[in-house]
Amino acid sequence: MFKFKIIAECPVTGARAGELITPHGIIHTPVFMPVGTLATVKAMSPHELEAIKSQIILGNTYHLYLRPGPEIIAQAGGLHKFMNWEKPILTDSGGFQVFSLARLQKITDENVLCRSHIDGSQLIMSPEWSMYMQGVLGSDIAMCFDQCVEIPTTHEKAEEAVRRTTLWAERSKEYFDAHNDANRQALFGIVQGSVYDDLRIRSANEITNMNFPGYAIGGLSVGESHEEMYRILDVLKDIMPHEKPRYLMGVGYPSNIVEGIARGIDMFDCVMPTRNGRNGTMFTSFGRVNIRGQKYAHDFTALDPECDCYTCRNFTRAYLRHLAMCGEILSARLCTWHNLRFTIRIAEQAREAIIEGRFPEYIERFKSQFHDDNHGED
RNA sequence: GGUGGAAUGGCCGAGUGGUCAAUGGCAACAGACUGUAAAUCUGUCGACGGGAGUCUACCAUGGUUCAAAUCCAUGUUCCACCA
Repeated sequence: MFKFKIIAECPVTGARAGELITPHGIIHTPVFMPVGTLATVKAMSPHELEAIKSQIILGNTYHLYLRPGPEIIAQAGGLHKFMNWEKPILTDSGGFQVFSLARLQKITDENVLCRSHIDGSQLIMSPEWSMYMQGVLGSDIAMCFDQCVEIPTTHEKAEEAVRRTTLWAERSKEYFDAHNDANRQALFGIVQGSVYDDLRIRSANEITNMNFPGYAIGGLSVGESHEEMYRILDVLKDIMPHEKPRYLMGVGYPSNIVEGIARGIDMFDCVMPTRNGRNGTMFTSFGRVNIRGQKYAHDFTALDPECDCYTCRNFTRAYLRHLAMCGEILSARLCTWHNLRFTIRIAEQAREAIIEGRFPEYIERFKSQFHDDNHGED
């Protein structure tokens, strides 16, 4: 029920186009996966997610464990039914919350003692806990419970996280194999190692030896420079199994996605399109646009003339600015709509270019057009 | 007509003799955001100057005082109540 097939590859860069077969449908890669932490991609209905061609979305184990909790999800018949999303879902293990909620917890090899960020009550996170909850959620792809560390960090701390991540991957797999339904769900391993080449290599070897159906690169996009991120991806490119899907967790930024694809990454997820959309920072073919800027008050052009989304085809920058300035709900909706469609389209266009054998040209065009610093001024 | 109260920076609103260019909030302007504790957060916000600082400011005018947004007088406007 789970299979990955590479259908085209860029001979210059190694970028791949593939098909990931899951119980809820085929995913065409490279793919960008919108984040829907709490059983909703913020501001978007499932119907709208389909309209922007989302192939798969994320859910979060930790957040859904706290609210609404496993009983209600189970009673609903799983996460797909609960939120009425019939396409594939990937669930994060709660590993990232070990990182982002670090202040609220104590980490040992055994487990993570944590306080709920909602009411302060105690809970214990562990590989077994995560596999149980992801089983309840019934996601198509579950993730191993891992430990992500901040950057900068020491080699020593990064090494400890690598060791623990391997230990937890073994326990995740053991529990998963014994209790989860392999016909409905696949479990991916996660490589850690921060910005240290030796640790990345070690982690990749340890994790890939466990023979997961797919592998993720975690612990990036947490403070390192883009150059460091790309260097790590270059290091991992030749170590990670060629025939398995590769997922770069938490990325993200448009140019990071393109560069990631060029380094053999097949899957991405990130809150950036949704969160930045709600906060008024828009991505366009020419770079970033802070739609709240005064300079857009009288700008009656489309946000991104090259974009095919509902927002760009129907509304002006002046109107989007107005909605954003007023804090209107529609602002969050239209801005999220565009940012997600824009990001999804990057992966679509890259895929098309790979299949048609013109990926190097695609990436050159993207880089010459998308400028990080010009804020959308051409 | 009478009695009482109020007037503060774009707006609301603290501040009742020096430490006040004046707390807060809002608006505005700019920035941040990468496996979501985020429809959030940060900075700026009288003028000039790089800065030290200088100037103009708390309805108006006059006064008291070494010193006034703060006290007094008069005026103006607004509010409440009574006729």
